[in-house]
Amino acid sequence: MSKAERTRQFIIEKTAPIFNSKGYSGTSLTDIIDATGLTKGAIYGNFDNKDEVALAAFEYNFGNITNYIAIRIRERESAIQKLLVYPETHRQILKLPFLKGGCPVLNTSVDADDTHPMLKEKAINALNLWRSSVERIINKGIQTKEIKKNTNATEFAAILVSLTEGAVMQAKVSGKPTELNISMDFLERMIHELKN
Amino acid sequence: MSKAERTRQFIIEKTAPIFNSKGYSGTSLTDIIDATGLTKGAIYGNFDNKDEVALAAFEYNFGNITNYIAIRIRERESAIQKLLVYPETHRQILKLPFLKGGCPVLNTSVDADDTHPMLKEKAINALNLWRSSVERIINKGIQTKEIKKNTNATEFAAILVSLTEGAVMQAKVSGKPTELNISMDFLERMIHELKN
DNA sequence: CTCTAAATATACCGAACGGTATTTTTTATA
DNA sequence: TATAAAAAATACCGTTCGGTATATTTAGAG
Repeated sequence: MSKAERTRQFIIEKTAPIFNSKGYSGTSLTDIIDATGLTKGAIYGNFDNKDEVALAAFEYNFGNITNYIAIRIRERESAIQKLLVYPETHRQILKLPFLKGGCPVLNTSVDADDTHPMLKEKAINALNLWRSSVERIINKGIQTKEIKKNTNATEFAAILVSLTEGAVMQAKVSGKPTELNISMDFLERMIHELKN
Repeated sequence: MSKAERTRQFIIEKTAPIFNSKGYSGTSLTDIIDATGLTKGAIYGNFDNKDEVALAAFEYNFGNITNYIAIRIRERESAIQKLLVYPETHRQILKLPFLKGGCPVLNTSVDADDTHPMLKEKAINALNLWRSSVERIINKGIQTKEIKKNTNATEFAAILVSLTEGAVMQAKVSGKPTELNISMDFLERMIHELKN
């Protein structure tokens, strides 16, 4: 790993929580400089522009939560238990140390949908990935007869994501876990009801 | 209505969709000037600063959707039919001409939660109002025996909001109604199941 | 250890930022 | 319709914005 690669990574790690908290236009180059302790020269020596930093920061944030979830899913054996990783994780999402600012998919979707086509595209891809992961688990569960065969995986994935993101939004803005916990309790009951 | 009151209202009406689309820090005074055709003097003659415009714009946007929903709820007689106004409205929220940029509660919550305490407070209040409206309808429905008496109104309200906002977020960023419709179909089924 | 290429720091750019003081225009009332 | 007050336009302020050209420092291969 060259020096440049290391500082590039360092910049991403230090700025990712800022972009996730303040959004694209709310994060200035001064913020990036302050967070890294580096100078403009170092930033622009490793990135073409602010956009590139923002895109890399989103990928870093999304990669973190994706890995976190993937590891826990791999540890579970049954489809139901795998699905339960989603509500269990999102109950804690505001406390995860590597995710200051809340869910990056939610934040970036709302932040970028009208203003930043490239970030928007990344958010769309992230949502597609999330839903298809859920669908895959459900369809495998149907194959192994663990899950009811009339389950609509596409529908369930869409509902899981809606419930989760809406709940995280409420928890984030209010600073209280009440609605998040209610919603995740409900989602967990829904997951259990998929059982054959 | 004095001239000042009229232009103040005019500024709010013209800038509300911009704040809703671009967010607080993404909306510049130049945006406000361009949208209104007025000059800085006119803006600052009617508002102390950008914050005041943003706060008024949020209230205008939230007031619009609140009125829209309240009118339709008043037209319905049964509690179930009143509750159905929420999913029916939010299916169309991206097409409502007075709400360019999507749901202002969602947008402002995510935009302001880490950056703008006053806007954040308004978003929190809006969510509280929304949930308590849902609760009130449910509790009245329980009183009139239209709705099952063991229904937890607080839980249902939290889930209704989570499902709705998460679904609107997905529809907004993707530009496609698929997940929104799936989620609102599901919510409508949930509402029908409240029936005694 | 040397030396060159890579990486970082410095100094600077024009433009846009939010905001203000002052002048001009418009409104509304006497 | 004259006039004072209210409202809007103009001109300007210092600061911060994202970005660049150049100088200095550092890294790492020979």
